[in-house]
Parts: sequence; C-alpha cells; structure tokens
Amino acid sequence: MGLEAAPGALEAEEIQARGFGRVREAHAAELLEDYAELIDDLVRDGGQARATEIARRLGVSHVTAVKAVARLEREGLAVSQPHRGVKLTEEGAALAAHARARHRLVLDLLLALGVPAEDAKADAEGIEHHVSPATLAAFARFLKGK
Amino acid sequence: MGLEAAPGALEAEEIQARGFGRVREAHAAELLEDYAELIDDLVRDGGQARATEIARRLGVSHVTAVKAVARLEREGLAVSQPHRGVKLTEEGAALAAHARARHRLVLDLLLALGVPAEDAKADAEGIEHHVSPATLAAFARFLKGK
DNA sequence: ATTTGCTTGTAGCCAAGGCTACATTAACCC
DNA sequence: GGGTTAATGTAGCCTTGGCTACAAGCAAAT
Repeated sequence: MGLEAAPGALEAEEIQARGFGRVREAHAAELLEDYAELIDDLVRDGGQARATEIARRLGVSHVTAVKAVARLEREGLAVSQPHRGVKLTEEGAALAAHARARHRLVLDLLLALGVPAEDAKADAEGIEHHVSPATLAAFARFLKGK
Repeated sequence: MGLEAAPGALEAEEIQARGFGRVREAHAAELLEDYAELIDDLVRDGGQARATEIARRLGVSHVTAVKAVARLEREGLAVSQPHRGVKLTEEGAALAAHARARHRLVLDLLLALGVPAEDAKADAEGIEHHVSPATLAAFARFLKGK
C-alpha cells in the first residue's frame, strides 16, 4: 500500500480510515474533557468538587467517577486529597477552558440554527468532541456574520 | 431525590445527567451504524463486503472487523457466510439508509458553513451520531432556506 | 463519646473495542 | 492436482468505562 496507481480512490479510502481513527481518539479524550469541565463548574460555584457530586451530575456511580478522577490525576490534569475534593491542575484548567469555549460555540450555533434549547444542550454535549479547529472556526465565522 | 424544593436547579442537573447518558448510548450505537453504512457502500459498488475490506476502510485489524460483524449478526442487522461476504438484513439496510441520510445532511451543513472539505468529511463522521432528529430538522431547514 | 449517616475506597465482575500471533481455508496459477 | 497467496477464523491479551456489594472514614448530633 502507498505506491500504487489510481491515487484518487486510494486517497479517499485513506481519508475515510483516518476519519474513523480520529473519531476513536476523540472518544478516548472526551471523558477527560467532560470531567474537567464539570469539575471546573463545581469549583466555580461551590468551591469544591466532590466525587459523589461529580457522579451525580454525570449520572454514573461514585466508583466510576472516582476511577475517572484517578485517570485525570494520572494524566496530570487534576489533584485530589481523600476527603477534600478534586482540583484541576493548570493543565487541567486549560483543558476545561478550552472545552467550555468549544461547547459554548457549538451550543450557540445549534441555537442560531433554530434547534430547540433542550435538544441543543443535549446534542452539544456529544457533538463538541468531534469538532475540529477548522470547523470551530467556521462556526465562529457564521455566528459573527449573522 | 425527586420531591425536593428548588426544582429549577435540580432539573437542570437532571437534564445534564440525561445528556451524558444519551452520549454514552450514542457511542454504543455508532459502531453498528458505521459498519452498516460501510457494508452498504461496499455492496453497492462492489457487490461484496468482505471482512478484510471492511477492516481496511475502517483502519482496524481484520479481527476487530470480524468481531463487529458478529455483533451486527447478533443484533439481526446482517448475515454472513464464511467466505462469501456480509449482507445487511432489511433492518440493517434501513439503519444504513438512515445513517447515510443523516451523514449526508451533516456533511452538507458543514460544507455550507464553509468548513474545508477534508475537515468536513472527518468531522461529519464523528458528529453524525450525536445529532438528534430535532437538530437534523434544523439543519435541513437551514440548508433549504439558503 | 457514641451512634448514625454520608462520603470514599476496595474488590471483583462485565461488555466493548482494540490488538498480535497462530491456524485454517479457499482460490488461483501453473 | 499441488503449491503459493490471500482471506478468514481462533486464542488470548489489554484498556476503558460501566456496575454492585462491601469496608472504612469522617463529621455531626445527641
């Protein structure tokens, strides 16, 4: 593979495969982003992000939340002390900020296109993780030019 | 939970949790959709959908593709004979048609918003699975009114 | 200071979606 | 027909993201 004739068709297939690969990577990243974003939210308007609270907001068991937090720590995005909640590191906060901005933009776009608020909120949650910078830029352009 | 005061805040949290739950469900469904769509493609313009070819297009090992096909069969979406390729059942074909239409619409929307073709293709692959009927309808409306 | 109750932690399970390495089977070309 | 090559299948492993059930810790009320 790689040095054949008929480059058109082959390229298209490779782009397709790459696309799927990208989706798989996005999935791996999205959990971290969701957790980071939520922790940031909780700290902002509560001062603390407790595992139980995180679990409740995400609709998962506390164990799942704790495991996810452990993963955040492993990746250097958060720190937590046993009974004193979770805090984001600088890197984690940056990730959260980025995710939040993207989320906001996606949501605004959906609303601008006339999607009902509830659906827009729910869909934005899923869509945001699959929006490349190029697409995000296009969204921003559209919203500005409106 | 459920009978407290301050219904506003609680409701918002529940909507959030529901949104995340929806995303998780979408993930479980999307693999099936991707495979169904691809199999449909391959059968259309090749007559056959072989496991190896599916694997190549998706950028995964043949084993992974075979396992996914087995899951499609388990769910009644496809049938396959050992060395004679995979075919979609009626239900599988319906799923594929639905996924294809949605995919097309998402892609068209991205293109209409000025996203470069390559990025649009890659992003559509990820976004399509998180677009609710309401959002899809809004996309269609926008494209028509353009 | 004890009890009671919420929050954390631990153990052990499951399915999905990946992989590599090895075995088998079909197909095609002499 | 026999052999080579490519497609399938099988075994066994890993990680993620879920779960339940049980154990331990902290805090607050009596």
